[in-house]
Amino acid sequence: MVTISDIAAALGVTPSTVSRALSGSPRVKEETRIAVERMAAEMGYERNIVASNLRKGRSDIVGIIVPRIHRNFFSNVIGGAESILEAAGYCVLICQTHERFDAEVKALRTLRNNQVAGVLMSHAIGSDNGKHIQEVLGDRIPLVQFDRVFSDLPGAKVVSNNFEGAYAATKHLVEQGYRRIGTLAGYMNSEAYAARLEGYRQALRDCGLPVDESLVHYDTIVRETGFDAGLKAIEAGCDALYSAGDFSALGAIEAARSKGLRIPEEFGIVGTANEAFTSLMTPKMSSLALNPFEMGRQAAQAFLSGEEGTVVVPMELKVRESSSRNEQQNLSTYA
Amino acid sequence: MVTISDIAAALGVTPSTVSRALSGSPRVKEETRIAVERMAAEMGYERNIVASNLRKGRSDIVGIIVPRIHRNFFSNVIGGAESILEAAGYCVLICQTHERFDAEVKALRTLRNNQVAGVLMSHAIGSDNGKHIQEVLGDRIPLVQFDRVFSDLPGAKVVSNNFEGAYAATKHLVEQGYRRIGTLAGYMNSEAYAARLEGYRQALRDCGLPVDESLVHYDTIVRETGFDAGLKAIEAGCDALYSAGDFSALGAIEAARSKGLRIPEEFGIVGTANEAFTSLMTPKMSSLALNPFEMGRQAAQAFLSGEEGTVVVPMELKVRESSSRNEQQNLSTYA
DNA sequence: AATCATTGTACAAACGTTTGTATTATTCGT
DNA sequence: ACGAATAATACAAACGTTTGTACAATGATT
Repeated sequence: MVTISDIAAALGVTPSTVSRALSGSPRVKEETRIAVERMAAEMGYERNIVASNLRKGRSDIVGIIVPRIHRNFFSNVIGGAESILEAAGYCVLICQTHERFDAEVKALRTLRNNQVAGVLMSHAIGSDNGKHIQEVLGDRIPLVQFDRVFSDLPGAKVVSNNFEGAYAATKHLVEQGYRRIGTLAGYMNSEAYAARLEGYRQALRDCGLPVDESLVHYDTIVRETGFDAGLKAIEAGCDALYSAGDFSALGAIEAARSKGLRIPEEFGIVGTANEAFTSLMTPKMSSLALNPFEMGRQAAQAFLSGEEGTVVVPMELKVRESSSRNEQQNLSTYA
Repeated sequence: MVTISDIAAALGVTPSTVSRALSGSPRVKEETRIAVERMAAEMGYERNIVASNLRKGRSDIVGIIVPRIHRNFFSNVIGGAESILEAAGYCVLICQTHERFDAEVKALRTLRNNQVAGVLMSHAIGSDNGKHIQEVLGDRIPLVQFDRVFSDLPGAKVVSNNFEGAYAATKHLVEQGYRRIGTLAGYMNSEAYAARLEGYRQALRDCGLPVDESLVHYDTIVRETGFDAGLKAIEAGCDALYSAGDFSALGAIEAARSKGLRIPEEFGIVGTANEAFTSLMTPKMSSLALNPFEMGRQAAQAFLSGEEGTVVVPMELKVRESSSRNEQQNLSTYA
């Protein structure tokens, strides 16, 4: 491997000059800079990033920690963040926590020990608060939280307007004539889910419907728990559900189907996240779409700018068959 | 940040002893090792990985390069590889190429410059051969290819039995009574797709059916191209398709539907990859399942062991509604 | 008691960069 | 043409670890 010393020797200058030339310092003459660049290209030089990082005390790696990369939402956030960070000369180190607290701590340690320039993360369901995050990261490594955030941690945050989104989804169900609407609320240690639950409650109140706490099903985030909660909801006389997740909504649909209920005529449902399968299944599932690519972009921007505020990315309700009782709209092939 | 020198100073020994103690060298006395370990824990020491990497000339990072992380197949490969690598003390750096050649080269450079311990990769469709891979990686960085491999590159390879799988899928269609079976073959610069195409051809031959090359649709890998090729296939009188991808199969289904054909009665289809949506849509799509998690595990194992052979991971045909014309099996809710 | 293994530690040189300070070359005003 | 100011480069020390070699201490062997 060719080093800056090799280039320096070849040109009869010192390594420091080469280093400055290559990093575009104004302290080297235009002429030498060009000579250095040409020689570097000729000799096939490439900067040893590890050495550079050691000296500088930080790297050009930005760590992204997500519960699971295969979730549509998270892989799109990553894609959005990547698009910004790559252009800015960073590369991206992705870690999965599989929703486990210990894996999250380990990921944080790994990133810190690799001296990442910053961390973008959405915490695991297994994390109750952000103490461990602050502990591992300290105040040297900038943190940007997205989607699932601990609002008492410092640093920028990018969130969806969960309250308004869930409000709209619930109101939509009411407008479709459903009257006993339950919810699959998710985990309350996530502020995102808590906000959705509040939006659901407020919508019911504003529509003059009672808020029946027995229709709120907590800890429902995957297909299986959605199925179980769906059965209970039907048992309790629900005619519709707003689910804070798509997979649990899918479970609930399966529950309704297993009870012989027709969707959307006898049972309506709106999920959240707009996973790919929602528009491929039959009936097509209505879903409250997040805007993950944009969230990723915003998170990356926040990291780059260093600003600490909270960015809100709006959600969009995708009305499809599973909640369209009034006018059965005929959706196009690609909807 | 506390360094080994701090620990050394605190104990009255030298940094080298501390380093050896912490890495478990037999050259330090049990007693001192324990003292060092205690002091390290007490002072909250954590090894500076960047410095360590610089000195050792390599890192504990294994790079994984995939076309797109959100594909079910790839995210599962990553999951499988992670499960092995993490246990072995490595961490994983994930790069996406978005099927673009230039992005692939850039990812390779990034990984090499970060002195990764090894690279696991599945090349982009945009790559015609592996010259750039060998060029960037040299012979210092071990390479393991999976799924899409260039067989003339050195290093271990993990592949599916694409020939046998496609053979089985095609034969299944014949057994279901389809007689004019086309294929959405994918890109021929990928050996995986080429092998599937051969399996398809051989199955037709073995079943005594003619191989009509006009029914082979190349470059069909996404929904849109699948739709277009599906229309052409129907035009040409096909009554079934074996698709080397699920998304293109989905497009073909939509094409058949747009022509008013009933599935599977009038048109049968089998996809490949067993994407999540295949079992959620209506009709449920038959698919030739890869075993991505296992492939990831095998790739990681191959990296760890340093063995150079080719590992074959078997595929499994998931027969569902889209190709079940004979006996309409009633599949369970969770199938 | 002197010699020789053996064991444990210390010393010091790397790894390739970056960067503060010192030094030399150049330019400019007078 | 000389000194001052400025520009360009050289020098050298870091960043924190690892590791080959040298050294000292211990114990065994004759």
